[in-house]
Amino acid sequence: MNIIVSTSSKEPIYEQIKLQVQRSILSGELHEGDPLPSIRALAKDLRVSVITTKKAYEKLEREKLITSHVGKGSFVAEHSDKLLAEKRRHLIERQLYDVIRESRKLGINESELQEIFKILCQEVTE
Amino acid sequence: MNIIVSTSSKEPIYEQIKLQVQRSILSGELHEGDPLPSIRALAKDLRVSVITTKKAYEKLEREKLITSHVGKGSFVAEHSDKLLAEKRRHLIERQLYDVIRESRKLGINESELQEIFKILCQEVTE
Amino acid sequence: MNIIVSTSSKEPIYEQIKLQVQRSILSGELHEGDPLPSIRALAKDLRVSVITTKKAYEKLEREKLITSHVGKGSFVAEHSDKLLAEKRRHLIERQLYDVIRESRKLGINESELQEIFKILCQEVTE
Amino acid sequence: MNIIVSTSSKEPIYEQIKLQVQRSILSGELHEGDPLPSIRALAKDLRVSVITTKKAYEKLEREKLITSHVGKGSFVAEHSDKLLAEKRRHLIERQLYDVIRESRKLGINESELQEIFKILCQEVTE
DNA sequence: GTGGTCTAGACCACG
DNA sequence: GTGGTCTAGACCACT
Repeated sequence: MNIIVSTSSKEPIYEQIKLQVQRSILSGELHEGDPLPSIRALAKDLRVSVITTKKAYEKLEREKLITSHVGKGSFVAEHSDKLLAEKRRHLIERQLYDVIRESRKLGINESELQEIFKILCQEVTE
Repeated sequence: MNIIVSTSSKEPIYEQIKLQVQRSILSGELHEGDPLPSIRALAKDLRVSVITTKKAYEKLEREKLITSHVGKGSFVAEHSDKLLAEKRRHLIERQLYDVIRESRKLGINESELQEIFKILCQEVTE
Repeated sequence: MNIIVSTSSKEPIYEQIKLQVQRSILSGELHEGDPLPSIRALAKDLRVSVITTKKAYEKLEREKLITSHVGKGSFVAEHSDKLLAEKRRHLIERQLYDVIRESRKLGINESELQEIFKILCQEVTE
Repeated sequence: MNIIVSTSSKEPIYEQIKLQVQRSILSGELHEGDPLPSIRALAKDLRVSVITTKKAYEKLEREKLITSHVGKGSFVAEHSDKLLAEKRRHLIERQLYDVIRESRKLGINESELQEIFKILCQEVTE
């Protein structure tokens, strides 16, 4: 798992970390029980404060994606593949829904939106 | 043009106002030269600080969507329909692009994404 | 609302604060929309770090008991009286359940437990 | 005596062990002089560190519930049945007292609390 | 003024 | 070693 943070981004650093770890878990790159880097090691690695990495891990723990144990470290939480797939889908559905609604509000008709979608899908795939 | 702001939203109030005015212009609801509510009247109407509405209008002016003249008020800026259509499209393209990339990162394959897209388009249309 | 914290307690300070604010809300002492002391003012008042009061407020916000807005402050969240009563009851049910189960595990029979309960109820009421 | 520990619990493992041994003694399941599993055997059995089981036994020894002799092992300490009964009762009284006080602070009246108590007693008994 | 983020240290409990 | 709590500052965005 490679984590990259940008201090110039408007997005909080802890949020950037959280999102990237979440992605690695949801995509299946990380598996149940896999150890995560310690908050201190990660902080050192990313050159950010320990509190920042801790905050990211706290958020992940609240969402039941990881578990942390004093004296042992942090690990990918138990989960069923089905649950993971649901979470993945939910995440994208919500984002996609917002874009579609916004396009409607802007007066973009359905066929134009579908055209844009097709073109972008190809671009990303290439 | 109806503007609604939520103080409980995590989005800054001035950003909420800015987005809704921008939408009304890009969608064609407002036309070139149409007068906008005065900064003070809008602030009173929305029960927010004058500073907040001022900030929203300043942002809109910087993006050349509106023009403000002391003593006269604010108006929808001149623009060609073509330019407007481009702006609309760019806005959506960028958002849609981000969602598609995110779905790839999560390991959602293209056919599943297209399925989600179809379903959501119907939902929104209904 | 009077908040008292003990630095010598084993309970984290932020948890002590959180519990006392929660109590004031659940008991009806504080009402919907009532302003809470700012995290800075409370920190100064209790002579603890701003981060400590912030953490307490964050927890309360996550449990939808309060809402915080940048530039405005923190307030008791909207809630129905019914919901509040449910939360109160839930809180006590859970604690009481644990005690009753523990007493069973220790081999205390039901009549003895009921006797203890009666006596303690009187004590507390007096 | 069956001991079960959960690494995901927020309660320290040594505390979990201590509580369960204590329970077995206070409930009368274990008698004066009964041998306890050795620190090492228990550690192996529970798959925890020897340091952890040692800490649990040390706590129990400090509370005079067990005695340890180098080279011989650990045993349930001498005690009168009367003393045991008192300890049991004190333990529960204290916990129950806290719950009753908390319910008062939340504004739950005595009759509601008694109703909750009755219902829960039945649930646990079933 | 407010809350939100972040830093660079510290001490503690757990294993 | 680990994570959990806490401090005493800082800067920023919002109102």
